[in-house]
Amino acid sequence: MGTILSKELRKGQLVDAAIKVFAAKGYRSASIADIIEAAGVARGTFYLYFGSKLDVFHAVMDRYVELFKERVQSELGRSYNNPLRVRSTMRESVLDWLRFYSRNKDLAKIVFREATAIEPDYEQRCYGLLEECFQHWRETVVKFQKIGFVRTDVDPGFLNMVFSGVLIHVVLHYVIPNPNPDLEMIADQWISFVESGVKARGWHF
Amino acid sequence: MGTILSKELRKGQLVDAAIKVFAAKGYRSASIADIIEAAGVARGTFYLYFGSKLDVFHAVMDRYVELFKERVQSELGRSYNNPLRVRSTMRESVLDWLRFYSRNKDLAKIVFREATAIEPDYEQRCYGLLEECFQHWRETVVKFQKIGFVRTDVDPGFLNMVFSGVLIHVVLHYVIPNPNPDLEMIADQWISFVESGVKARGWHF
Amino acid sequence: MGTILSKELRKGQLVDAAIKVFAAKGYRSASIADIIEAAGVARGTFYLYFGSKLDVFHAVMDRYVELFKERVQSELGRSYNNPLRVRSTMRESVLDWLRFYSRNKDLAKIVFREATAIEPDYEQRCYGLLEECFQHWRETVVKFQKIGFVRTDVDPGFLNMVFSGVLIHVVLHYVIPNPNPDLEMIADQWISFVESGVKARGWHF
Amino acid sequence: MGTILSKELRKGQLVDAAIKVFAAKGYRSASIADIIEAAGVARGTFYLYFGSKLDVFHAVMDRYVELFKERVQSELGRSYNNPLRVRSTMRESVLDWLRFYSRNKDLAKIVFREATAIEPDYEQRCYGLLEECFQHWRETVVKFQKIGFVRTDVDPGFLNMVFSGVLIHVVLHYVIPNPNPDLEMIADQWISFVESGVKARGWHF
DNA sequence: CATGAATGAGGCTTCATTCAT
DNA sequence: CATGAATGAAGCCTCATTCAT
Repeated sequence: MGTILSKELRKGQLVDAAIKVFAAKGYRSASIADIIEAAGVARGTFYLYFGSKLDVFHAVMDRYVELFKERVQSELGRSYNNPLRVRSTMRESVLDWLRFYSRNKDLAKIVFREATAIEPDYEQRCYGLLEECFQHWRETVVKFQKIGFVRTDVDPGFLNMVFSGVLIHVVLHYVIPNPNPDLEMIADQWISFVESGVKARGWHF
Repeated sequence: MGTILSKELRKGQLVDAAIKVFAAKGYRSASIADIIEAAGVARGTFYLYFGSKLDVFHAVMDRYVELFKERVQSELGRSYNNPLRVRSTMRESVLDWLRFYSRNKDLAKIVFREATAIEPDYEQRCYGLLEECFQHWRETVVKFQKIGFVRTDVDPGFLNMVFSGVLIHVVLHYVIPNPNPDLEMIADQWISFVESGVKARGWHF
Repeated sequence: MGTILSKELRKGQLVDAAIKVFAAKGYRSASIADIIEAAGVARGTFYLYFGSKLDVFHAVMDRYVELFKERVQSELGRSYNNPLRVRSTMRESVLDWLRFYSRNKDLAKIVFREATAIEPDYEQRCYGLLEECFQHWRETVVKFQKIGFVRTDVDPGFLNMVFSGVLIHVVLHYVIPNPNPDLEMIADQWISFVESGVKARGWHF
Repeated sequence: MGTILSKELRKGQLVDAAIKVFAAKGYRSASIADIIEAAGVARGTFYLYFGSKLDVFHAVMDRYVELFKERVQSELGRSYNNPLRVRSTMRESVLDWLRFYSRNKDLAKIVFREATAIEPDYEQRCYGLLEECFQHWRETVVKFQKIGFVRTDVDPGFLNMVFSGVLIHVVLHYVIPNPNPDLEMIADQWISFVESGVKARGWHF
């Protein structure tokens, strides 16, 4: 379109286009042609801002990592100190994660599907950030185990894996495909499941 | 090289090679050259058995679907009628799924990573099969809810999503990367988590 | 950057930059980006002074041709009339040519390496100028042949070719690469070689 | 076109085409499209035999180096032991060099114009070979200086430079452009020039 | 005058597919 | 049946040139 934009705006516009395209076709199948078409710029313009296809993927990941970092920071601000509010705090936490990926569906698709395969460093970067979260939760779990709130045979590492697995699956197979996913319902189900499992009170299998 | 094999054997040999290659490099990055090299076959030979690259991917998925069907069948044979054995039955079930993917790591990688992106129909096919399983479990859950074993506010659909999510995540991030994964430990953690959640007895959040 | 200069000065600055860049990388490998970077000028500014990349090359050649013309003029001023001074006159001539290219190494590199390939007219232009020189020398040679100074079987055309070939080769492979080439030594060797060849006095092969 | 050739034949055909194209347009200006058009093969075929444009240039240089090696070997076989035949031996030597480049005009063009700029190793390789020749000549010169055939103030290094310079210039500006160059004339002029310079007998400048 | 963002033709390279042997 | 040389569409990237500010 020939319009001249500020460097940052144009770059942002290209990253936006790349996110849409990568989410829709996957990194490998997406072509530079797709991205520039989505952005409405010429072929050469793309290379003013990114050195290569991989480079724009890095920029997409950077965008995600930035958002993710904020998400993690706000998560770390959550305190589980008041025993009376543990349930509602956890519920809010789950909801915030669901909302986060619901707001960024395309990024979620990219990240959960193929990010690790394309940018080897990415997982390290994310786990570096997530690890703070996991640590936060582990400490909470251990504290609760000491107080006697949480069973002592629960492995915090496994718990983290369960949390990640469910979050990713729910996002990929429920949140993303649905135009209006019922995140509160998911959060409620999830919290009561984590709290008590499925067994009815007074029984054991 | 140049050996003459029965049509089925040669085709199987090529599918084997394709599975290894797709798992290692991903569908798009894998080339026909990689596959024929892995199979020790000439370029033209490949096209005697498959019409295209996509065609061999279909064959790979067919291979998976076949194994998966067996797996589902054997799962359907499981009965949860005896209340005293519910726990151990569930444990066996979890273990069998873990063992299944542990035996077929390469297929698991392909299926969990990119199958849906490449073969849109595939998820339908798998869910078609899985749906029988899910139905089986849903019915069991409902039955248990009636008897009073299982909480009545548990949504069976969500439960299935949790089960799939955890299974996939554990397979991708623990079973596949580990040469000797401790499947029993996973099963134990998982069952007691499903049974009771994390809350210690006598408390509620 | 951004400085406003008189048209001629700015153009000269760009030609200077182009000479450096063409000498260092060759015409095809040199990019406009290289030239404007070397000149410290913006992209668009380049096209205020030159219509194209080829255009700036023409300007470079013009610069050379101008210097070359001066060189030829000063050469034509040389007189070989005094038989006693023929040797020293020739030595001065050789030295002046060597000094000329030693002062303009970058231009020499460009001209001797690829000028003819890029600007087909250039050789004509140069030979037009050089021809005057050659003519000058030829006449001198013929005169000397008549007087009996120079062998009558020497072909003046071949002589000119020898002179050019040695000059170019010496410039490219000795003068240009050396920071402090010993031009006098070259001139001495060259003159005594031209005078007497290699044969020792009193012998013939 | 579509014909299947033995690997060596096809490669040779492509090198032939590349030589023509590089000689006509220069390495930088030549495109793969030019080469495959000249060879009459498809784009992909080129990459069956060469990994890149540079790669085919290496192959061209290899072709030259091989021929050059033969040329040098046969030159080394020449003996200057018989003083009565020095002149005719030298004449044969010059003629053989001229014939060599006359037979391989395109290669000569490539080699003398841009080989060193493109393949940095190439000059080393050639000088490695040529050095044997130079050594051979130097020794001959020194021997002749001892016997008193050759002036003792002649610098053998300079002599080699003169020889190369004249050879290259004559090849580029006389042999290559002429359909029927008179090599014998060149050789005669050259030998008598080397022998005695231009000065008539009995005089000195 | 000067700037530098935008352009797109053109070059290099890959690889799924065909087909003569 | 098996082979592997040949094909060419399609992708990535560069860079000379234009033009709105």
